[in-house]
Amino acid sequence: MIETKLGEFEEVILLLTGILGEEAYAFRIAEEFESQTGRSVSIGAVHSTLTRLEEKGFLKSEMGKSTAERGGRRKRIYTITAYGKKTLTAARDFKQALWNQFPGFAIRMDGIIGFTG
Amino acid sequence: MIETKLGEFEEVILLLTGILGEEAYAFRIAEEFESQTGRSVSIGAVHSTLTRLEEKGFLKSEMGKSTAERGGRRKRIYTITAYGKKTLTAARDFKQALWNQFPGFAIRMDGIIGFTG
DNA sequence: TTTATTTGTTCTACAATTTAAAATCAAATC
DNA sequence: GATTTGATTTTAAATTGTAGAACAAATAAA
Repeated sequence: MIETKLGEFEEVILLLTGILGEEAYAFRIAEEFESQTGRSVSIGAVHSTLTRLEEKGFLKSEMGKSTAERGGRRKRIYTITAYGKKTLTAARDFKQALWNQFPGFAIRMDGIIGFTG
Repeated sequence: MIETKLGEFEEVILLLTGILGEEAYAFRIAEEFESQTGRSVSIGAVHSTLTRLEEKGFLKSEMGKSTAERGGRRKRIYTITAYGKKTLTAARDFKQALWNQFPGFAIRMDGIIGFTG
């Protein structure tokens, strides 16, 4: 948190955008969301979230060139901004700090975290 | 995510409840939220979130005994359920898995995570 | 050259979560 | 009894999250 204002779904979409790199356009992100979470998501949900994330300055976007592939419309490619990365990192670190205070839970040095209660 | 349905604020409140143990009642949670995040929060926000979290089965609550201290009303003490812990852990692990796929970010073995890009 | 199909984005509307603020409550002390 | 302190509850509003339909453009097929 701290200066962060990032919802749960927003955080995941932002992360997915970073992961997908050049491939980060709404349709692809929605697919990736479904494959990673096993949950279905509507394309509209992803689009409106991307738009909000861009308005907040966490992402920027530009239209890609039309490819020679079957389907036609040009893709809007999203890129995570430095501010977006910073926000994402802050959110993660804040939660990690909380976990470290949770009795019965602890970070193990091999990077695997588990419940020990 | 996976089977999780936990908002950003909800997740933090749940974590704080686990951290506070016997001291986990709305007023105290709100104080802790402010001291840990540096952000102010309204007590109503915390209350409605706790109620929702209880409805979802992540928390349970009971009224504590009135203490001999100055201020009067009895506290409602919240306790995290096994299901709540499981959900919290799943949310954390899911995000960790995403971070591990984010090029330029990596978990370091000393438990400190940082941007390496 | 139409028409269908595929791959996408945009727009519109609604539901759920998050947030603030005010009202109420109860016990202890003055 | 009135006031102070520590707390919960209630009410309303803004922000996020979600679904679905409409629209767009390019290629394939008729």
